[in-house]
Amino acid sequence: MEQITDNSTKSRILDEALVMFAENGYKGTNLRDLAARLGLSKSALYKHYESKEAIWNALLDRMEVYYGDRFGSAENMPKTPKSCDELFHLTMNMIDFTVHDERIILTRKLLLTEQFHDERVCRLATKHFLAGTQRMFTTLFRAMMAEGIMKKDDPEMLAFLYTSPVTSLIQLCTREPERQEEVMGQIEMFVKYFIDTYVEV
Amino acid sequence: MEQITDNSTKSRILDEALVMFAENGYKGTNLRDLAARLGLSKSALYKHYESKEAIWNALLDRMEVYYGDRFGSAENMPKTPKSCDELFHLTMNMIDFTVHDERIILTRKLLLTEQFHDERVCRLATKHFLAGTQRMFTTLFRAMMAEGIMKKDDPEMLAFLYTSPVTSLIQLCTREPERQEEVMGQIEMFVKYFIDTYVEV
DNA sequence: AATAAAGGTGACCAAACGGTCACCTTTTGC
DNA sequence: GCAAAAGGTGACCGTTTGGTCACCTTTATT
Repeated sequence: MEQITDNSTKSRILDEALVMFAENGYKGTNLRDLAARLGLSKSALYKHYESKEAIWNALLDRMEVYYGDRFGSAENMPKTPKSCDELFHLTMNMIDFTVHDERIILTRKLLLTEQFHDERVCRLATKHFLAGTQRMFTTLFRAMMAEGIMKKDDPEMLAFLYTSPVTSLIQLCTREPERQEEVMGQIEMFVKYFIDTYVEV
Repeated sequence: MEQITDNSTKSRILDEALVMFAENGYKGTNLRDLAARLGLSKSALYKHYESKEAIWNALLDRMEVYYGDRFGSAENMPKTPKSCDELFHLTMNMIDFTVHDERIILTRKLLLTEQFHDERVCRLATKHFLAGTQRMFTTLFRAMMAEGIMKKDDPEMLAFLYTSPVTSLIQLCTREPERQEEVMGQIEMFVKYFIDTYVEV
């Protein structure tokens, strides 16, 4: 109940904080600009959070919840693809989303720029860039191998071989958005090559 | 001639600037601490560089020269490996160096944390994390294929498939140095897997 | 020996920063 | 209808920041 107006401003602050922290880093972000962008005075921020660090921590809390939902639990697993084509489309859809969704782009930037300055960011970065997707595709590949849709091999190794090059290219996309089209082409080529080599029975 | 003392202090400033910029970012670095670490007063810095930004730019200049030497030119290519074993050792030596050399670790941190805030860093990051090593191994693989040491395939694709997972794991090593041993094991496993699959004739 | 250039110092400055405070206005619960 | 809580404001504070300046000391040059 009490949350309605409170929550709206409180979460608007976090929304804008994500933008600014991602774009300018923690140190590079100042509360005056943050408040101005929200049409607030700086002191108003302190009605919702007790310090700059508190805003930062609340933002990380929210990110952790989000990533817990997306990668942590077994419930959010996509359906096991029934063919190479389905795997291809599943993969490309996930990549498309990850490359274009504004919030995820900002999150990725924040993780990259602050990974050495904050322990939680460090953990989240590993989850985001490596462990999370690898784990998911390990499960997927294992299921596909069991169903005979995919050649039998080490599912963990293949998941790593599949996800980490894509992650590299997505980072490139984030760094040089003007090359997005070109890089998306490379991603597609790689995904096709991988499926041809390792999945096609 | 005039360079001797000048150059020494001037380059000591850059050495320490690399450490601080890498550890705390551009914004997070202040000239008082930088001077103090060198046993100088802050105003002494201004006898060598006209501003903080000038130090930053001089550091990037030096990095660009270094990377030009290492990856840019054809002269610095390692000898083409004559066997799987040689490729394995060449690769592992390069990775070992990259993971343990303090200067390269700091450079990697700097590239990651500042890639979105500076155009030159952005370009260098792509060179370091992607294009540089990929290009090198493309040449290597092409030569090995021509000599019949390696199965014929798309050398560019294979170089990408080889280098980008390693880059991901090296970044993990940089982010979580306490897991270095474990991650080095993973790297070795991956490299062996790759060579078994794609090189072994 | 005299001079000037290079290297170094500490005091100082204006601007920007995170944070606080007294005060005002709107919502809300009873 | 009214008190209190929640939301919002502008002036202010101490600290830190990049940068300057007048002055000193060492090193080269002639």
